[in-house]
Amino acid sequence: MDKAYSPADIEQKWYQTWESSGHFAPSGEGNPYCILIPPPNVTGSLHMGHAFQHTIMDTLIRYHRMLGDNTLWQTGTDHAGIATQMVVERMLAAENKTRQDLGREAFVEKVWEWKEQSGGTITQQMRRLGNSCDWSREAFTMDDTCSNAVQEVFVQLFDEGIIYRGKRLVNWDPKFHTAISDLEVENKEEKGSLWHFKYPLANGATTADGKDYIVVATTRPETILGDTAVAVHPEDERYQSLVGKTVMLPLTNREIPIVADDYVDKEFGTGCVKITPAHDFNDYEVGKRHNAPLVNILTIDASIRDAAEAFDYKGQSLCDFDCSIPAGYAGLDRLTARAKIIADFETLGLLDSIKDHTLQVPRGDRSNAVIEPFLTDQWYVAVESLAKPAIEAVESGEIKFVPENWSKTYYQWMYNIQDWCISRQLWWGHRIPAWYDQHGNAYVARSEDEARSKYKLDANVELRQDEDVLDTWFSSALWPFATLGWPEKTKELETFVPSSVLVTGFDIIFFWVARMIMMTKKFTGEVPFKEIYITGLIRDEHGQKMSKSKGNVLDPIDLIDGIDIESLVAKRTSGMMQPQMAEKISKRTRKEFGEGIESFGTDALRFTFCALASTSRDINFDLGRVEGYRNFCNKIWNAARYVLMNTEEHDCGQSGGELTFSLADHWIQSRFQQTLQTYHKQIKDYRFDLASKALYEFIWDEYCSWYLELSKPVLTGEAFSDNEKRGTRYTLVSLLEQVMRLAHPMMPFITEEIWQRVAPLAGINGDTIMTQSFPLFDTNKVNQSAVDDLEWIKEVVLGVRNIRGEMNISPAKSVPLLMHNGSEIEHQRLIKNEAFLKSLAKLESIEWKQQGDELPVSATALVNQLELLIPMAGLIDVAAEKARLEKEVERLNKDKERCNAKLANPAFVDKAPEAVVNKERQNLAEVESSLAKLSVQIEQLESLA
RNA sequence: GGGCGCUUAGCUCAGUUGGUAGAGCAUCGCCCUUACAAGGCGAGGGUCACUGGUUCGAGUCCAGUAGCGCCCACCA
Repeated sequence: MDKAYSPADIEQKWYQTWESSGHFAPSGEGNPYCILIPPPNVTGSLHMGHAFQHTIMDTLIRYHRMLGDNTLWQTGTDHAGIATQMVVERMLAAENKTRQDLGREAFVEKVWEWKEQSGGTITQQMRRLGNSCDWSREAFTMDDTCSNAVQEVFVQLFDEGIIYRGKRLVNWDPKFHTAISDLEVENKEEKGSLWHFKYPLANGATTADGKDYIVVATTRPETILGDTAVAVHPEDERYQSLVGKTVMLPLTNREIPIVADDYVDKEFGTGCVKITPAHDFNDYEVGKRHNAPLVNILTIDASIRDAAEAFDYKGQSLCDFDCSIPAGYAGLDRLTARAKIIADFETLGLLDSIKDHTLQVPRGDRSNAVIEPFLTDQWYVAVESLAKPAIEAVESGEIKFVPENWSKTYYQWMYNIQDWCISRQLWWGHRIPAWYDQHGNAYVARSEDEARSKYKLDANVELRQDEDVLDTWFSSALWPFATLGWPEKTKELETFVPSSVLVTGFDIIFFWVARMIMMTKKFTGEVPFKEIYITGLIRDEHGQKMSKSKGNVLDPIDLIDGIDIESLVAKRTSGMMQPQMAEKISKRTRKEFGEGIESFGTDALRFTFCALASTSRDINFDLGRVEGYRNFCNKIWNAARYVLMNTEEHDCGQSGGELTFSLADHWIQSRFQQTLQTYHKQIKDYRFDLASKALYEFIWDEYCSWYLELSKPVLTGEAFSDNEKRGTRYTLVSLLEQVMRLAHPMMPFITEEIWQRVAPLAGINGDTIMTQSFPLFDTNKVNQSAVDDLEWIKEVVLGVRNIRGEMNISPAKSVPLLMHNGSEIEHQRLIKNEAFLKSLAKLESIEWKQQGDELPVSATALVNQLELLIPMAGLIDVAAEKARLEKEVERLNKDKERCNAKLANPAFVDKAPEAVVNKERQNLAEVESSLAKLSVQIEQLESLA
């Protein structure tokens, strides 16, 4: 074995072996255990969030596979409607083409080509991470099985009246020319103005204070062209007399009513609100109550139409309603129109005032364009009947959120859930299975033929399929059962619904989690998963969101393979939306990374993710941690090297020789069991941070730092018998082999590599560690007296090391040790374990001194009542030793004060549990005794000086 | 406006029925001792954001304050 662990040498090799072995597929035996991957965008690439969540999922999957469960990690990718279409349109734009140039069919063909070409990127990257998902079942949300499920669900929901079509206001994205759902709108606070305009009262009416106009305030002056009412609060005394009267809407010369509606806030603005039902969600509701017509003034680009259209609230066109667009406005972009409106009002003397105002601006989450409420025909899911069972599933505990608190977020949304707009005016996605006749009547069926027979349509009725596609999340919502073959009654459906746990981020609880619960409940009667483990979101080390524009993105593959600084800078500064940031990002990147990023390997990265997976909602990714865990991998590697060097070509008892176990052997076995107990518990609680910590501490602090050192005197010492040597060799290989199995789910590669070499020495045969059984906790293997005895040895060794360290005694120099004032138990421990003490503390001799024996001047350490004495005989600096002891005295005095204060408090002695009080008394006694001993030592040193 | 979360060592974070504060990285000192310098040994470093309450005892429970952050929501 090489002296340093080199992950690049082994990772790819093992992954290929595993994948071709077929072990990623369910074994068909044992309890079902299933995780559904949140399908990443098929044309995307792996980011830190994926890598994190996939690590968690793979750890669970490997763990359960080794526990003997029938384990399925259902993998696949999402067609990601808007995102993917955007990418391909951008590529076309580079050739000065639009999708319209190609036409629908050719464009969709192009997207499929792009999918074929780039669709493998993320799945290849997942392989680099070691993900053991069942690739043979890899699904895609646009493949035949999924499409079939989508169609089936749509038709069934339509037939039940849960899916309906309606003309309503939707969130319209004027850049992509499509409707989007409420969830895809991000409200951002932006600075704007509140314009105050005068609306002249019609027919000679006047306000209470004699004015012939009222003032309305608006943040969107361009919508004035669509105003069909002005609203005031019914109890607003300023305007009460005007209710029922009219104003003459400037520019359009349309007479519109003043209505009373308690939606209006008297305190805000002027207390008069212009009502534009076709371009504002609130105004729609107000307008509906007062039957104010809907006047649509915008085109799909959010420019002013040539001619406005008026509708009533049933979607019927109001041909007679006069809503002509004033001259000079047609075709203007909404912002240009806004400026013109303001200018025209000013010219007319109707601009009252302009005030600064911050407002919530709705923007599309993909396009970042300002979203317009827009009157269109769309398909909706009436979610109420679906939401109820979905809420109950969580309330009853059938589905459990981890951490539990996220259920509150879930409820909050579910209790207020709105109908879901599912149609999108895109080309890439599931085409809506609806056909229209010439009159616009819609027929929903699985195919045109079925539509004809289902609705008894004559053969000569011309039918045209709906042009729209479904929201991507519609097909994602079916993921838990569509991927398993629904609506066919497959064995997989039977076995793996509900799945065991969903691992995902809180950012898609509404988009995805809630909708999966609704749809899966509806169509299978089961919940989609029993637990939902919500992970934190990965941020950079200062808590900033990783983003291209901030230039702080880390690519998980770069952490695995390493990257030089020039490539990293190039990656971070290429293709920027704001090229002027490149300089700054380059500078910061160079400062932060110097030469670049080292290669840490997959296992180190995976272990880091596990170690960072605490319950917090944001996870700051600290590169220092990866480095630390890379070192951990190296530690494991070298421990294995040591074990193999001392066991290969030796009898390790694997074929039956007699074994005698040392105290150290019993101890490490016991500590391993305790580690197992912790690990199992923490994994059950999804505390990967604590599980990984238990693993780390056992391997580094116990197995390496103590046990391997304790094995040295046994293996090399002449005083040890063959049986004892064999016992220790057996323990070395057996523990290492078990530890590799324990660590495998988190660190699959290094554990496989080492296991392959060590397993035969432990008498175990198998093709791969990934199908070996996972070690289970066995209380019978815990030997508490061995643990106690070894703790004593550790304390003695630490005491001597402290003296050595502080007194600057060379680690190469052997020293004699005297033990004084020890108990009989300690004497026995010494007799049995002298070799361990001598070896670990580098002692030339150990002498047991009785009470009253003469003692030389020494450096001293205390282990409870036992005094450890290293005779000073010319090798120790008296002043330094005195200073060291005084520091100790100071520390003990503080303890003593605290103990005294507590015990002097009668309330403490009376009310605290007896055990606590006794413990405090015992502490005090020990501290006092220690202090007494130290003061004797100090006096002795002073007498020398 | 409603809901949620965070504040512990220089940095990134643990702290599980309340019982004398922990890790990694960073810092300081000594060591290339044949598993490992990506290492070993030793050391230093914290009024647990603030205020009050409950309690014999609070990082931990309760109330409030400040700062930071997230989500939802129709104030023109």
